[in-house]
Amino acid sequence: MARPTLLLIDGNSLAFRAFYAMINQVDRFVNSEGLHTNALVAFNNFLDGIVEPFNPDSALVAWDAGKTTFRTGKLDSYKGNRDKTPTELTEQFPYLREMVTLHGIYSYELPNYEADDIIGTTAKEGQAAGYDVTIVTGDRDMLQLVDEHVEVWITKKGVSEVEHNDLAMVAEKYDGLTPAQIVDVKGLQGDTSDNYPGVAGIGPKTAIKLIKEYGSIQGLYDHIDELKANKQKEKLVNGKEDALMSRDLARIRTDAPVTFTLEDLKYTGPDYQGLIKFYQKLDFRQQLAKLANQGHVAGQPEPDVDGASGNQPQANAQKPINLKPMLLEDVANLPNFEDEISVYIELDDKDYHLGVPVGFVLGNETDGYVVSRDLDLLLSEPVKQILENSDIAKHVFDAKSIFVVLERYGIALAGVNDDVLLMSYLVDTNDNSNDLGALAQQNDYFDVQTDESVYGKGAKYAIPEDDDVFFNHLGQKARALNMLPAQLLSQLEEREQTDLYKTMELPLSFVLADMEINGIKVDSQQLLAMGTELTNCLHELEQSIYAEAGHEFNIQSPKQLGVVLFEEMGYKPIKKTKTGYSTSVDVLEQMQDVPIVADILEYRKLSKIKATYVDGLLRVIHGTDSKVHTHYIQTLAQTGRLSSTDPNLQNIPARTEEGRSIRKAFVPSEPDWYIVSSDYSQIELRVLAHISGDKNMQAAFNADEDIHADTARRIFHLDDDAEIDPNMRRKAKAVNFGIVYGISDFGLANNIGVSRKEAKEIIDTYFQEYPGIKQWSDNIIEFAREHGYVETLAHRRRYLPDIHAKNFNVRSFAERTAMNTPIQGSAADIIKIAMLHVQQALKDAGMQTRMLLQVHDELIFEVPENELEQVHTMIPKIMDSAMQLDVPLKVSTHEGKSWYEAK
DNA sequence: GTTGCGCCC
DNA sequence: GTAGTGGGCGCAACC
Repeated sequence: MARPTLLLIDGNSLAFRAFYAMINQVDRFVNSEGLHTNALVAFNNFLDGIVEPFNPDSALVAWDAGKTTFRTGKLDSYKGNRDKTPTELTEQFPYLREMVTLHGIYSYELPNYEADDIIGTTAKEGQAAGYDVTIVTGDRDMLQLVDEHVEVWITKKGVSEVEHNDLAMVAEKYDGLTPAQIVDVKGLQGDTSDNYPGVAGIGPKTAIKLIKEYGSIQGLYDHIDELKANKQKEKLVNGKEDALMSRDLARIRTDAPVTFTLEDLKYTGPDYQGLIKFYQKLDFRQQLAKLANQGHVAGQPEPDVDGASGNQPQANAQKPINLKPMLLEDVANLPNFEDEISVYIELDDKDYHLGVPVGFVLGNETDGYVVSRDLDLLLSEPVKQILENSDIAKHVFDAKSIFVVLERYGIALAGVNDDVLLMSYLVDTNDNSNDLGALAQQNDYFDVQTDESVYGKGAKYAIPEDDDVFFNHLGQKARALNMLPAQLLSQLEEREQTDLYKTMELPLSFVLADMEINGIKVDSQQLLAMGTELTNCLHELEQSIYAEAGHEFNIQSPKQLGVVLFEEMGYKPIKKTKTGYSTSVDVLEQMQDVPIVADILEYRKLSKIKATYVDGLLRVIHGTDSKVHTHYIQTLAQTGRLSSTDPNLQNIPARTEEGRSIRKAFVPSEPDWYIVSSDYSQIELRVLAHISGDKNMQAAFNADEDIHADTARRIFHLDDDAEIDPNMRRKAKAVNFGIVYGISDFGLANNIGVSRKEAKEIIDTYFQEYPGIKQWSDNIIEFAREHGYVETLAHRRRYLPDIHAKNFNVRSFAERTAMNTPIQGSAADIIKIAMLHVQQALKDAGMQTRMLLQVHDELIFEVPENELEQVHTMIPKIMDSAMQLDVPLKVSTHEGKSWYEAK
């Protein structure tokens, strides 16, 4: 019969390992009350990843009881050279003990003894009682306890892996010695970390050799006279007392007066309810999510005794969901929803412009939740009336996607009160998961699982055939949509973001929906013609590159190109990446005199245009209307900007003529209409002039001066009316951009090709000339340090935990972000407000003009000829008055028969 | 899935 | 002294 198992864990050793394994992260793991949790996280991973799978019959975690033990009584300096344990770790010890107990493991400490001795004693006792004993520690000295039924596991890589040591392993490591002889080796060798001396001048090699020869320290000194008279003998004779004392200190006790019995150590496994509360206290969201996905759910929460509000876990009453599976024929039995409902629609494609509903849920706690796979039910007149009834408040996740889907079926979603995705993003821009389950978990609601855990991912992704599984998941989503808004709304209120949400972001989502639905027409014939031309050019370039290289290779492979240039052709590598030679533009541009390089640069440029813009765009043109329908992501960019995907219409080439030609393919969708673009001039610098309050920069904008020329005059000390040569203006422009991004002398030097010293002087002069900007940038960084976040003009908030990072780079990055985010984010606020006003004005004026695209500081429209004049006056007026700043906003418009011409 | 590169504002 | 301007998306190659 198999022997029962006993697991003995060295708590202190593992806690130290856990702490130092994640020392870089120490400031990233702090709970809402300021408690550091890095060691707790790593220790918990150890308990989950190693202890739980091991599933011992009995288990114990032993702790050191305090600083003084019987060993310090024998040697004052024992462990005396250790640095004081950081407070970031000591504060975690009480929680470590609690965590161990919650995992169902006996936790024990004994005054005057170290954890080692508790373990040594228990190991001996357990072995005698017939257990297979396993000891886990980071301390190699414990190897002395290895025996026939005792293994010692030493932690590796922090505490995430262990190395198993049995008798054979010890024999291998100690050249055939037994575990019991390790203390004799340590006695001779000493230990610097525990600070006991051993014999001066004897290291591990000699120690092992001597013990192997004489069996023990005692044996060695019994035969000391037989040793050759030399330095070594002298050392040994002089060090005898130290050797015996050190041996005594190294010896782990097996007779500590422990007060438990083996019976007490029965391993009971985790107390999940207790752990949930514990994890909530520690803000262990991942652990909570994991428990939720394993089916462990939170019980009733404790009364809110400390009065803290806002971020408390939800009361996830686990009463069963009142699910009402329905088909079209049951439509007469629809509940009579009166005030508010959750709506969620599952699609068969992540592209909501094409996806078809494969399931949906609507309902509330009172009337129950209607769930169905029946598209005809979703489109039926009674359901349509509910969805279009603006008096029935809807709670949704990603209003824009639902609006777009329903619009395709002729249903105009109305009454959307709350979009949980938007709310969560505004509260914390990091909580922007495009999965409701994940997002709910980020907001401390754990009853709804992620789509990935229910549907699978990649090739295995599938909507469950089992109605119970699928409908229950939908029901949980709908319930989460009912539960989450109250909490999120109060958090928005706390952050003064209610306006931002209700009057900007939520209405904007429907404007964006209109823009996406409209789409923009792309002339595929034009693209195909360009494609053919590009293919020919690329083929020619290819041939000449092969000729110069002497053979064919993949020019698009940075790896192969690196070999050709820097090995075969023998040019000097200028820069390296972590995987090899860098072949980026700035490297190649420094090699202009090499004939092959010009061709390679040209090849790169053209193949980028062909692959990304010609072929890429052709792939996403809808066959039904010859248009592309982008997806604006409203909840991704950390600054509040939009992003655009499938296709990305915010990075269509503009800089080079060849690239810009792509814009010729973007045309109006109606005959005789025009494309009009309308863009803000210097919006970010104007925002900077406003929020910094710098009088000089404000004066330049108020006088409608060329800001880069003004800056050039200032930083190069020129007269007010001096001619500005283009090179000076270029440098000044680079400085202005650099300031917006939080530049350094190094970065600027690189950018404008001056020495670092000159760059530093330029920056110093800049700050002297625009003192308000210097003042503001210092202030905003200070604000971020004090509050942990920065804000835009519209109270959009970005948290910057890294502002306190110990690592210089990480912290510097956060400081630049602290400067850039209010600037970039406020510019985003402004154009969003403008878009709302524009859409409203077009509607109020009964115009046909349609807003199609937003590219951060510009809006693109398609306009019938008879509205052109009106558009050119109306749009700039709306845009430049979107927000009242201390400097004017400037907007210019352009028209043409394509996006290319509208410049 | 990650890396290198390159496109946009 | 550190590294060395912010925010995005997508392609091809490579692992």
